[in-house]
Amino acid sequence: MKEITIQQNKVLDCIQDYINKTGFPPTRANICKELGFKSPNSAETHLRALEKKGFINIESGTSRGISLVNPKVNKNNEDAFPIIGLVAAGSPTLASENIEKTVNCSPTFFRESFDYFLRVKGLSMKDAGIMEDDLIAVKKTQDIRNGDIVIARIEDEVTVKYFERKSPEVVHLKPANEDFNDIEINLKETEIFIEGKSVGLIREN
Amino acid sequence: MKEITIQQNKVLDCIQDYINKTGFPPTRANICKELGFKSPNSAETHLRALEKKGFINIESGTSRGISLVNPKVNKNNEDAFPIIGLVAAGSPTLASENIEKTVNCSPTFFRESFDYFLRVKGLSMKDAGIMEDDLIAVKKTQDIRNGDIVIARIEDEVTVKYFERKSPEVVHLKPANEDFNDIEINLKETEIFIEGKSVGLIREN
DNA sequence: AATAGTACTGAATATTTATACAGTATATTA
DNA sequence: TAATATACTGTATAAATATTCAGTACTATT
Repeated sequence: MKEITIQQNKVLDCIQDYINKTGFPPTRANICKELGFKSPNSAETHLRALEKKGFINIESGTSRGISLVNPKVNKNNEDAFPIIGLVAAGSPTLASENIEKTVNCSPTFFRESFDYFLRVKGLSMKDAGIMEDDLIAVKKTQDIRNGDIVIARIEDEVTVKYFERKSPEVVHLKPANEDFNDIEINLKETEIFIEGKSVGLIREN
Repeated sequence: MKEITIQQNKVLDCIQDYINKTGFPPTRANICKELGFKSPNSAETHLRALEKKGFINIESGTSRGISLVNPKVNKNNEDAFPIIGLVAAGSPTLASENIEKTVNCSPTFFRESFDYFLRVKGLSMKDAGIMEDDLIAVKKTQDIRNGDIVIARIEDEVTVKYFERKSPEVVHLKPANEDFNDIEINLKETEIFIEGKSVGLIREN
């Protein structure tokens, strides 16, 4: 198999992304729009080159008749997600010094997309089935609803709790363990930063 | 989600097969040829019914713009693991009728290899952080040690418990929930089959 | 008895799409 | 120096395709 050029690789990635996103391959026009080409023939020639080099098959006379030859090229299907362990005070969560290791896993593994895994310390969410050393799939978002399990940062300490907004100024962070107490936060007095919410969990026995 | 009819299910299977075979969804005409319809409108009406019932999405004005809501991945994919739901009495665990759906995941995702996921029913292992609807990664093995979480079948009922061998003839299956009682099994009286053991867990929030 | 859903045939049509043709330009190879 | 591959724009068009309309027939529900 001949070498692929940078542009051809962009087209190949574009096809992969399009399939992952929509479930079906793109048209020439779709590729043009995605990569900024102004003529469908730009896509066409790249496709012919990719076919010649064995990266794709093109079903002649068929709309969207592009198929990827090497299904392992589906690496967009398997991304590496970092596991965040102890988060140093003040440092950005995803800073490399906080990354324990990475896990290969599909971005669509859980019902919602997510950004990283957080390794759980302590048993404050025990009754929600979240145990020490479990990996919580964290989605970085500010779109939090009451009852969501949130990853919150209060004065440089990271904690995982149920979220409940009592009033515009008062937020409760509730553990799922009777040995722990609710944390009541008055936003006028105490600063709180919501890192995101839990969208899933993995336990390595 | 409403019930699917026999014909609609044939169309759904046809779409799945077509995608697995070609890499892209079929046209109305393709479906007609495959299923012996003589008018593209036969396919069209089935597709609209399937969309209405939530099995597929149709991108309007787009050729081959069909995408499956719950796509089953090619069985040749080494990284597709079945989720086993309710296991019918007497039927082999991995029989296709027991497969709820499949999950894409690396075989080496957990520390030990595994064979399938079991969807948990009930809260008998609550204090071990195993909640209802969690997915347990099950390794089919007879190599069980005391303290392992096993998937056991006792008289056609499947249960997840801690395993403890008291003597060559007596086995205890211990729940992790004080509302449940230990199950003591005398192997001379009661037959027990160990399906395997838990090597990990996934929770889809 | 009327309504709605399923399950088709058959034909018509507007839109989508692949694909060919005509160019321009640059870099690499023989 | 000529040939070849890459990397595009721009236009045109035949073929592929979605989608609508007009029917027929059966079944289940109200």
